[in-house]
Amino acid sequence: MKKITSQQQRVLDCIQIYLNKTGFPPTRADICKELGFKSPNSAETHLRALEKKGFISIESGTSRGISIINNDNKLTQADNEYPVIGLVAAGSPTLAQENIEQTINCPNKFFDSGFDYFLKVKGLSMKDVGIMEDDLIAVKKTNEVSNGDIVIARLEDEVTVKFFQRKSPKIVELEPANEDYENIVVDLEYQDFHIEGKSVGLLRKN
Amino acid sequence: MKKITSQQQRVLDCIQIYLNKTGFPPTRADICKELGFKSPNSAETHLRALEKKGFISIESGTSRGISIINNDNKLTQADNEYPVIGLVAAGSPTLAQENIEQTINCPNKFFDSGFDYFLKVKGLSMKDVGIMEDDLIAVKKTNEVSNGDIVIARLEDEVTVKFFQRKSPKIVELEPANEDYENIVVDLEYQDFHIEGKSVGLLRKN
DNA sequence: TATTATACTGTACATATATTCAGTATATTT
DNA sequence: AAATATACTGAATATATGTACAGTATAATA
Repeated sequence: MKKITSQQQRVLDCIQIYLNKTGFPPTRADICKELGFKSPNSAETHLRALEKKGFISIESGTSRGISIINNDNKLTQADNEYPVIGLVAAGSPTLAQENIEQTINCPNKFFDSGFDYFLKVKGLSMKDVGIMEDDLIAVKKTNEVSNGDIVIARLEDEVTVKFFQRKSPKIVELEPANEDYENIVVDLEYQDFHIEGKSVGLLRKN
Repeated sequence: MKKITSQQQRVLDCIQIYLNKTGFPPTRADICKELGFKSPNSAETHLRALEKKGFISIESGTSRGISIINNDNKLTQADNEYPVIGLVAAGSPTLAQENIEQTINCPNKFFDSGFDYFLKVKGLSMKDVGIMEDDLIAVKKTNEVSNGDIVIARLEDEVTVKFFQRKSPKIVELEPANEDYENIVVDLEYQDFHIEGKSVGLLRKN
């Protein structure tokens, strides 16, 4: 993160304070009023500088389209906002902005080993171990998994949650916990396979 | 808080999701785009209804001037230590010190409606709805329960987790979610029965 | 039965707002 | 010495946006 000038800091603080107070970001005119500027261009140039330095993002052509970019310097807080990502049949569950349905505030060490995001479950392939539709799996991003771990894996374009079982150096088996589903045998030599992470816990709201 | 219609709930959810995604509230047009309305007035009337019912506030004449009113005051928003209580076969799960196995740090409003303690599950009587041995059920202490709720009930000296079903003014049925278990018919006139609370969520660590 | 709330489409318009252009001035960097 | 970044004023403008008005229709309520 680049260094910030004192005036730019004032503008950044102003945006945060305005957000806390009203629930929505200020306009250029609002910032001028708060900080005593007489021209909206004063706010504009500061905003552009803050955007260039990566402190905020500005949605072009959008009223109040300012959002503060969190570098997550929440050293004082143990909590964090964790994204909830939908398990889409085709395509990997990435942390891209458009895939984030909501965020959940949760202590960092909630699931003992720490985790990276929540994955919303589709289907019942793991129902016998109590993983039901729309449950939220706490996923720790890693590719170091052991036999018997519940993993989030991508096979070609499909993302699934299954038990992991290495059969041989080149063969991996993905095992469901539901007799209506078949084991998936993966040949690492010929198939595009990737471990997204493993389940370290589960959350359900009802 | 007054009751909300399903369409109004959709609009409220839409605002929250838009806020999470962009950092600022939606315009009327944005809401229309998200929910498929063809006139900005559709969003407008829903917003007015939500404002009238106290779910949101609208700043007049202000672009994107919508803010969601959360009735949970920031004072209780802080984290809390929640006790984990074992489901002992005999005796009610009380908050007495000797029954507390451990505590878990968790945001107050983690399970949307708020809750009082975690109950560690014994047995598999609710396995078909994904409640497994050693899972932690988030319990809200209440005796206002509806048919179909998952309740924590005490019958004589036994505490169980089951579906609640009122059959008649004096007959309540406790239904497991496991074909190996039988329904329990409770005659309120002759049996000592008490609702400890109901399940508002579930937590599993692995 | 009349009234109110819900749930929309569609048009129109005043104004709220982002954004550009034209300046002035000082400090910092190349 | 020239270029760039900072830090403003002031005016102009295209458009983004709230909001009113005119309808249609159904369900709930008094």
